[in-house]
Amino acid sequence: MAKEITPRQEDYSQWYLDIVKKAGLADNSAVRGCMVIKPNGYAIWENMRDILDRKFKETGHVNAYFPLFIPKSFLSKEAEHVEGFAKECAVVTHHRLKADPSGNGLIVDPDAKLEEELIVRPTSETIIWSTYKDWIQSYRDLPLLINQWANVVRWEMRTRPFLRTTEFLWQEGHTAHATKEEAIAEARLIHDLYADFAETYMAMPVVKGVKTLNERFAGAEDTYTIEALMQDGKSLQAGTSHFLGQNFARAFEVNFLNENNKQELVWATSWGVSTRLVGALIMAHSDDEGLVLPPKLAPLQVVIIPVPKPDEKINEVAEKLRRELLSKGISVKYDTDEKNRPGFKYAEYEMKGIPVRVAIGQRDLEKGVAEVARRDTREKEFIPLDGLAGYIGTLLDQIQENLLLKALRFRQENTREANDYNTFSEILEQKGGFVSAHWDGTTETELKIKEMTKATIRCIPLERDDEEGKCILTGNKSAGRVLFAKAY
RNA sequence: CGGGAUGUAGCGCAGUCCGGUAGCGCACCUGUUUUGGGAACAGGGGGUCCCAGGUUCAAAUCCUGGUAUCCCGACCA
Repeated sequence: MAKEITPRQEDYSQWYLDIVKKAGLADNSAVRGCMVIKPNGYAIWENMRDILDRKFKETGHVNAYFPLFIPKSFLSKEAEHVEGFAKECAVVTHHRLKADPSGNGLIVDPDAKLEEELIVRPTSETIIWSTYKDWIQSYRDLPLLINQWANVVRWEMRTRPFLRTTEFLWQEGHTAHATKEEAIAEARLIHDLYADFAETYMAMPVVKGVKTLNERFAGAEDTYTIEALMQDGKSLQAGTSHFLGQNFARAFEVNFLNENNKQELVWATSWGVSTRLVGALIMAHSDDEGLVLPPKLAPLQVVIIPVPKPDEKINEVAEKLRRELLSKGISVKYDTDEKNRPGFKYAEYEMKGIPVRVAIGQRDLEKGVAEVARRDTREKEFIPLDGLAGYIGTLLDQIQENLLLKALRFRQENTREANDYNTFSEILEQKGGFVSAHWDGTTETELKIKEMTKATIRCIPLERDDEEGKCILTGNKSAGRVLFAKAY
């Protein structure tokens, strides 16, 4: 039973927080806006990370690591960039504490003030490009294709677990190229890679597109985005890939000698996805019973439960099944804990989103069957023990496919066209979702629409029909539809 | 940074208006009976009532100041 979608944000917000909590994904921490990612939640991120890391390496990228702290002067070199991040930075001003003379705990030692303040990285462009300056001399040093797995800190006004936390984990790729074409191709390669990851592994369909000038990354010339529609009708930016032009090369004086012995500025990209993807995964598939995980990312794919409790005969069958599943590369746990009864375990594993549950009971064994329950539809079936492992393997694939289809259907049902402002605002107010509409291409109009409806242009879809039209607000000429939505 | 709320056991809360023994549910520990969709009973352990000051014979409760968190906006991956 799917969560009934309500346009009332408070309900959905509470539903989301409940799942994060009940599925044991994360807790609030003692630090403002930061969360503790618990083992269940971290395991999902690890799976995402492993798959993405493999894909990056397959496309020629390598990993490296740069400092957590960025000297303040570095950050100010690229004007747009600094303006984009200045308001949300944590700053280190001192390097020592001492005992409070009044005897109560510790104080910051005023004598330990830093000459130059250090910024806890909100993103690493600046420190990486100041390093690249030394690494790049010749066209032979290019392209430089580096990725970093790291944590970053952005002091946002308002936070929510996974979707927006003060500190978050991510990967950030930073590449340098000899030509503009090559840099654009790189940004698009990663854009495609992200979209493929979202659909194939997260079972979450995304719209690929380009950000408008207003929504673009600070310092970028083009921002490619993947936008996913959540079950409450709001859009989530799930990943971005930026073509940075020569802005950072210019700011950090990264030149190279080309084949004709001439100095040129390098062309750059940067791209990243974060633990926000875990939030996206929760919001894309979960229902009122809790988390629903796509099998390809589920830390645990199958759980076997002895009914009512383990005994010799059940253990034997369960162990055999467990070994067979493991040999197929399927992760599985045989839950022999006798503290809890089966009903308790069913509810528990459903809350945690385990895709397939197998219940093996004495009565079933006499008939040579086991009860197999799938999390996505909550259907149960009795399946012969003979060939059970193979059946489960197929079932996991079916669940993966079904989740994607369901999400696709949802997106289809919640993507609407609007040809005049009244229809446009009515859809946004009453139904939410994506609204495809004409726009005159100006930031002014975009901001006005945002002010009036709270909706922003999520992207200019890469795949769109050439269709002349009139802007829904100003009536001015438009070359094609763009995608509006309220966003996270 | 604006609006609203909250801080009491690991978690969720009552008690605060009207000052007088620190409570309830879940979880935890022990035992018994149970066991096919979140078991029942009995017993037990666990507290800086956010912090500081004030009023009072007496403060979780009243007063003053601080602080933290959450929700709704604006800002953002």
